[in-house]
Amino acid sequence: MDRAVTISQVAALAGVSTGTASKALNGRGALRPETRLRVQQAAEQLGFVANAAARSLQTGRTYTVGMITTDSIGRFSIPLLIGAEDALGAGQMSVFLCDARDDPIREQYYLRTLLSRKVDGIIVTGRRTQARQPIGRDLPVPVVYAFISSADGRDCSVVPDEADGARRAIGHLLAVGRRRIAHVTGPEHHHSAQMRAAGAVDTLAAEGLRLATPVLYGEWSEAWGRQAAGILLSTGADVDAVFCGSDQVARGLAEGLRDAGREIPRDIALVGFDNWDVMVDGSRPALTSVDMDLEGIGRTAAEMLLAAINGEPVHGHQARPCRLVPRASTAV
Amino acid sequence: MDRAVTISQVAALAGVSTGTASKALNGRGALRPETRLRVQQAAEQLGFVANAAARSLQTGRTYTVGMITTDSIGRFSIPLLIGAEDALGAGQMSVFLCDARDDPIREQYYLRTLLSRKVDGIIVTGRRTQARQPIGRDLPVPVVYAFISSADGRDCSVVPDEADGARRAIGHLLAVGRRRIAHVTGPEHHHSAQMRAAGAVDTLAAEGLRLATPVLYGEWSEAWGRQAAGILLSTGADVDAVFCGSDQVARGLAEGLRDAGREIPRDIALVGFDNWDVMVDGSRPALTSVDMDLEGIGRTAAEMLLAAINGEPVHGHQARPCRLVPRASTAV
DNA sequence: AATGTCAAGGAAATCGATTGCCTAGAAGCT
DNA sequence: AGCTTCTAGGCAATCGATTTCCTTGACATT
Repeated sequence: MDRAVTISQVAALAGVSTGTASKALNGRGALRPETRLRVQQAAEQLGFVANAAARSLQTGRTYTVGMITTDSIGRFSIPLLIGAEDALGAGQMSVFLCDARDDPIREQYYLRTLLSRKVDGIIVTGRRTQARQPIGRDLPVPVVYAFISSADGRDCSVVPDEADGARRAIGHLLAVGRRRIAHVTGPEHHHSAQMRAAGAVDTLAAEGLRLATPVLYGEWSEAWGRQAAGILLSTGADVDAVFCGSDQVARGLAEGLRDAGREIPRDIALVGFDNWDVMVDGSRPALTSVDMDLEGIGRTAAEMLLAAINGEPVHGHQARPCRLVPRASTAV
Repeated sequence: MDRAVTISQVAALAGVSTGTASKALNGRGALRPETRLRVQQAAEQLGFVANAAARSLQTGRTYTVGMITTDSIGRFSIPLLIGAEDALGAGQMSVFLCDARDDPIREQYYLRTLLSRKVDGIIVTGRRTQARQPIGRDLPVPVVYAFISSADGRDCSVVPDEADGARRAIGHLLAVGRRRIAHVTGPEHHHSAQMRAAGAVDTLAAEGLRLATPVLYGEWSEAWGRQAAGILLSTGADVDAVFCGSDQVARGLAEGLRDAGREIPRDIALVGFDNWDVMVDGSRPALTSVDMDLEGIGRTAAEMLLAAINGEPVHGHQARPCRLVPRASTAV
């Protein structure tokens, strides 16, 4: 463990004052090029890295943003985080990840921690897209909600347009010639299930069509998908495609249909939602799915946060389009 | 956006000097109880939160550790992170998560960032258990490797004992009466595949047994599992159980065997590895699997890091036992 | 030669909290 | 009364980098 190198050591080696060294390294002030170079070489030679605490104490900026995931870190938070890191990394900013585990106490605790660390901004995210109570009032730093949205319309939220995703799914099924479409999804009270179902119904209505059966609500699991296959077939409804509310449901449904002797996509075409790699690739056949572009949402949220940090006011709800990824389960 | 409250405002409100206020809030120095209380109430009233930068500049401690995942954040890093957060959160420390995405440049960049932020310590982790080159030499802060290990034996590493996991898997299969056991796993050059295969072979040898077929190496995918089912059956080998190197392989294998008319576990019992919820629950029947206790590894790594931060020397390779989680795929 | 201009770099204040040292006053002792 | 001892709390240095003035000297201008 060496002692950390400070700027005064660099300055001493270069034969200048600390102030001059600081200017040389930060490209400020009026210095002769050779002086600047001498300082830079000295810094290089000593392996100097500026003490972030000292810098932020002086400048008031920490080049750090906090990310609070209200639900446990997982499948949704990770792409959001990666997207945010992409956007922030370009600006040399780092991300503090805090997992509140769905516990309001932990959430407030982390909020205090982030404020004490004087982060430049905060991104709030979670597992559900449903609107949530704002994390705090009159915070001293800008806040952006990603994936979830804030119930306060003045807050800035970036969310996926789930109805748009449903529209693309149905549009795709119509485009490959299916007309008798069913919809199997998660719990009826779940915001995402509602949005996706509504999007599907509306899209069909615009074509003068309707779902082949009432929406089948259940849970977000493969087991429910398998069970739904049985229900669907037992109704005797003449279905030639199913739009599923999640990839897990779709995968379960695919297995259920196979077990019952139906062939996908010949007899029934299938579209999932989430474009979750292990599900879409593991399914047989590979699953067409709707991608919410979580990385893009994370990136956009981070960009808006950066704008807010730089004083450009941002607010309002922004819904981003989805993308359909066609695979074998809807091949013509 | 309020202006941040400083300790001098608290001191002024309480009618004491800043030094006294600091002592009051940190429980140091000799103060009258009523003075202490007066300061605490003033801090409370103003919503004072100490500026972490100023504090760490003075004390040299940041109460922050960095976590560098060499591979992309994912299924393995998350439980490790959660475990580490558990252990560190108790000490009021936060975690900086850095995703180096398997890129040495990014890794060194993040290392510099963490050092500039004067983190108290660093946890290095990744997707593979194989030993890796140390992340740096003579770093000014302690480093602990979690899940992966450092090639330098003097470094501190906490890893799963994968051979132990294999031993438990085979032991379990033997306990439920299976004797003709095959092993299907990932790429032969993959460290985990080697450790697990060796563990399986050794455990059988200790009982005077051997694998029913040579180890089937492939890749870590469901597709390979399905393919392996065909290979296994076509050899005509009389197999009554398969230990798989991962849950994905096991799930694929289960499907392949089902398709070929074999019943699990009656005809062939199945054990996976990783205990990955979506795989073990999605399989039919639910999959018995080996759990590496990643959270425990993260927690242990964090505890060792804390010890190192507090000056207690820690080093050496620590292998932690696995746990077998029995499910329907090996039910008697 | 006297004055003005400008480039280059130094000196010192500053950010906010901590902490070692010091002092004023109270209490105890002879 | 005079001395010591202790307690409570203030003062000021400190951490490391940034930044705002200043100063110095070189050069140009008249």
